[in-house]
Amino acid sequence: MAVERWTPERRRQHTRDLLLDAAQDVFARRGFEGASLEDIAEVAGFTRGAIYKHFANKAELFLAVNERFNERALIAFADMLEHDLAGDENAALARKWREVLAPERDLLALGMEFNLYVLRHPEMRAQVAEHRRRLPGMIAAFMEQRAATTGITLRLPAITIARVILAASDGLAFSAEFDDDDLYEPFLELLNAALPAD
Amino acid sequence: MAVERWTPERRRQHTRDLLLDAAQDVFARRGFEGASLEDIAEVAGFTRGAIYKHFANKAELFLAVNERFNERALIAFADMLEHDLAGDENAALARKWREVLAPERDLLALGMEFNLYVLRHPEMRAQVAEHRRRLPGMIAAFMEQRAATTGITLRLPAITIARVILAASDGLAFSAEFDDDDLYEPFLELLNAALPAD
DNA sequence: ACTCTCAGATACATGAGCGTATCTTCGATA
DNA sequence: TATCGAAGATACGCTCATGTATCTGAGAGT
Repeated sequence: MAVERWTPERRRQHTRDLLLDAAQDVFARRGFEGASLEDIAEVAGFTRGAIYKHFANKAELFLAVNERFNERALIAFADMLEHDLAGDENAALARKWREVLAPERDLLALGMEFNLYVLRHPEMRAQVAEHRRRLPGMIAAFMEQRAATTGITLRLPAITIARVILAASDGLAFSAEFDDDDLYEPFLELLNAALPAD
Repeated sequence: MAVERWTPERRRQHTRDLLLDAAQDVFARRGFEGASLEDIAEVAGFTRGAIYKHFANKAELFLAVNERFNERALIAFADMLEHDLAGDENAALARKWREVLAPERDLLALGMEFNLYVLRHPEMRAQVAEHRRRLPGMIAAFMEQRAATTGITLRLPAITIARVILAASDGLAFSAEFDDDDLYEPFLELLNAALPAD
């Protein structure tokens, strides 16, 4: 198909995206307080003026980065659940999981930074709650369908298990980066053993 | 026994402790970059001058806080493992675990902040590595002994399971604070089901 | 071709925080 | 009682970052 016309709105969106890219990069490396708008603008190839045309202040920029980040993670995860892991074994599954949820150290740091931010800013809980609801829902649906085709009964409600998996996920990712010690696979092995009710 | 004499060294240690208390408080609430030495000193009832008599700079203060914090957590955890949970059921165990490892929101935030810090400062990995080795070791020993008395064989090496548990722990704590959703208990239930080899 | 709007750059005011250098005061020792 | 040392307070310099206010230039519409 033909590429989008280069209209002014499109141009604006484009620089906005560039700014978000740069912001994601710098926030990930330096953290929210540690990152300076000056740095971000420079990485994007603009000046601070550009940032303030697009975002009210530093916090809004940070929020926007994370909104996009979460949205993308959600899509990637859904994609993985649908296509990739038809009949995979633990090892392959672990690898894919890791790739999707914690692709690299900087992104992991960004996620942790964001978690900290919302922990310290309870007024944003509502905004984040939706994302935190959708992800376990997807996993639960996937597990239920799996359980049905393989004919097992789950020991606990799928949604509960999904929440546990997601909660554990961050810690596993951190451990992988820090101790470089792959705990995804043992975790999945334990999980597999634990799921079927007696 | 008689209380310690009020010698100069003791006095110095005392204010050092007060400074660490205040620093822990402020770092937990504002984060490393967000906290100001001015605030910390004021909370402790001193001025910045006192801080610089005891610590070289902000980073060293932060490190000292976390050293003490980790040390205490280790002791509390060891204590719990030895005494409290002789024959407890999941519910009680979950509660105690939670109390020890994530007693309140601010402390959780502090731990996350520290994790982020070391993630971004690889040169400190050596310092932290020791703490990250001792904790799983303790848990592994506990589990092996448990397994022996109850006569089950573990599905995976105890140390691996211990690492998984600890990795998961942070995420569970966060979920508890944020979603206020207690996942410790379901996690333990799954774990119990998963541990015995077939 | 002309103007007008708006994206982005430049300039500015302000403040906060770190680290250092210099006091001051209080208790220990002689 | 006089001196000395060190804990902690005060004072200073300096950098850096945020937010706002103003300027400039390019492209869209007439």
